[in-house]
Amino acid sequence: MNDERARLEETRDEFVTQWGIMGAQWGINRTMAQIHALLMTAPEVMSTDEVMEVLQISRGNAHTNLKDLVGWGLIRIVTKKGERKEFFEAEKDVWEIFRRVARERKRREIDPALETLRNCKAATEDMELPDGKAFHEQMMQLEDFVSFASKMGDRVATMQHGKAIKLAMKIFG
Amino acid sequence: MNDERARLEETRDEFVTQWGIMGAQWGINRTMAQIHALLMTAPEVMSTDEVMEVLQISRGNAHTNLKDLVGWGLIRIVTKKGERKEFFEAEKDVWEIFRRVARERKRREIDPALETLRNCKAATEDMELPDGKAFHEQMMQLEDFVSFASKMGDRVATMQHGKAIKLAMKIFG
DNA sequence: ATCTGATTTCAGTAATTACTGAAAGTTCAT
DNA sequence: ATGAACTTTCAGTAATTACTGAAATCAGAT
Repeated sequence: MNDERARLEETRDEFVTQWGIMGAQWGINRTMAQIHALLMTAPEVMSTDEVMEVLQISRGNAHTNLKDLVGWGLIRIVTKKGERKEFFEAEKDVWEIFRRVARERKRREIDPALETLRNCKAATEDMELPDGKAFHEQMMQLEDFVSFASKMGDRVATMQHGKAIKLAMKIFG
Repeated sequence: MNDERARLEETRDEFVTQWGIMGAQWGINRTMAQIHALLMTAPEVMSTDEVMEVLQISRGNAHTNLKDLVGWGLIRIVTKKGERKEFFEAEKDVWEIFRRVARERKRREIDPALETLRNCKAATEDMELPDGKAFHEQMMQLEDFVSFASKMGDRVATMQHGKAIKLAMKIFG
């Protein structure tokens, strides 16, 4: 019985570690991903001190990454009545997590990229040189694709869990 | 006219720089992304030396990143008859680029993550503690979602350009 | 077998990114 | 206004990741 508790903590550790590795590969700070994993599998809300304790990290590090996660909309601040401390709670619904990551990546990464592609396209609009024409054509294709991806992102971000799954099933099932 | 050439090179530089920044945000080495951008917009195949020259990087760096790009299937080696040197050429079709990135990321990142999720799920299969049950449930949901994403990746990777666009239009149009 | 023009490797170094811990700032009760 | 409990910032440092350049290796021509 106490053995089960130990086994659970071990498994949870494995999950936290792997989620951290995965995050790092996707350009997300390892610690941030670990905290996320920890909170996603936390039976209760956690305080900054608890996170520090479990992951063995400094206050500054814990603080920064917790606030970044709040910025991504992946965790939220919870206050307990009578307590002054902040506690944190993760969004656990997988579809909701996906939506929020999609929305933020679009905002932070896709939209700026689109901006550049549009500039590059515009700057070569009128060119006569074959190389200029080819470049312009390439920018156009990239822009079309990225803006399509961006629109899909918007669409997904406003879709409800059930609908999205059913729709996807219909297409890919 | 020569002014146009200069303007083109300037614009191309902007594109290379921005593609590098974007790559870095997605967890891809900046130089690798820059080389990719350079080759995507190259009117002719390029040699290692040309890449070194344009981006002002060392031979080792150019070599490593060119080979990595070959590994991702984003560029290919071309040999000119009579020449001993290797030249490189990028895949320019945007849908094809997307497919290859999707395929590689799935292989390198999604599949290993799935593996972990399955382990964690299995390790908590039989637990009686409420916390253990909750953890198991969370792993299940994650696994369902990630494996669904993985299947979609497969599906997309084998789809032809035209079909994919039409399908997507039907859904999101 | 040797030479030449190329590719590949890798030890050392540079640049970037992440983390620590202590100090400063905030908030709220008294 | 003071102080206790907590949050935020940030200069300094550690860890990680990327890059250089020279030496080793390879492949074809003679």
